[in-house]
Amino acid sequence: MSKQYSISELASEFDITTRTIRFYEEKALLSPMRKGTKRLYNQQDRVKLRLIIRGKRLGLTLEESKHIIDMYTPAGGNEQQLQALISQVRHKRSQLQEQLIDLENMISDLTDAEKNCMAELDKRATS
Amino acid sequence: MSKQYSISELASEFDITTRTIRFYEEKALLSPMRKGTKRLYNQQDRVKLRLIIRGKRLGLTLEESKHIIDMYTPAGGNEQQLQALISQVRHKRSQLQEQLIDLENMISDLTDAEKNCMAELDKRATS
DNA sequence: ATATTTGTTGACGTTAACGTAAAGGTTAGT
DNA sequence: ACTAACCTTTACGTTAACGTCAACAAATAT
Repeated sequence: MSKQYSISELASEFDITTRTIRFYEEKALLSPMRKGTKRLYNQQDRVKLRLIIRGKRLGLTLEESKHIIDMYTPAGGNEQQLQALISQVRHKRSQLQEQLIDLENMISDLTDAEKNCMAELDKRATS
Repeated sequence: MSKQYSISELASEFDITTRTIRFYEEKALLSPMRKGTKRLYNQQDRVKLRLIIRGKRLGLTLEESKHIIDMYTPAGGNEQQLQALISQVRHKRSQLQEQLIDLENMISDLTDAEKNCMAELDKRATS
């Protein structure tokens, strides 16, 4: 029996508000069970939340994260749909690989900037 | 003599609107010269714009991009300030390196998702 | 039994990053 | 001189992603 979570448990674990979690449900990124009137989250939901938050750190919109989440649930339909899903996955991955290049460039630019600063410091020390 | 650009030249080069460029100026990320009433941009400004747009692709806010731009202009002040600048650069770089890890993980997750899809397709082909 | 904690559903407010439109200035071509 | 293309400032509108507050239900502690 896999563990269940209340909304506030997940909120404090991921350091977000319950409002945020409900908002994600409103946007159809989550759909937890109910125990009476209250929401009950399982491991699946927890994984999805983790994906959403990682997506946010990378600058994805909730809509984009939603699509990515859908890509993880393969058991959808017929072969046409599976083929379409695969091409979506590949497209998204190539986007992310471009983003990876951007990131690497920005990191190396910052490394250059740091060297410049160090050089400036050196100049003043030897003056 | 390095080349100069009008606002619409830059706008079409970077595929953004003139409104966007003026907005960046309003937020103090750019400060072009004036020729009469009109704005004139130089290579420096062009580089900054490129940084801003790359930053946006990576999910940075304009405020964050502004700080990064400031990190590229080292000739600021005294040693204290230079030291502070260096530590800011290092901090930002370490943030970006965490983001790099996030990105790599997301890419490899998508690769897994693709394999799952392919496996599903295989199952239906051999049925 | 009562107080506290935790939950619920609206509904309105807020910020970043622009879009859009109004009303007009200035320069080049004809 | 006149039109067209480009530029200006000012101001209000828009969307995503929540924050905040009200008013109430349910469960738990004392």
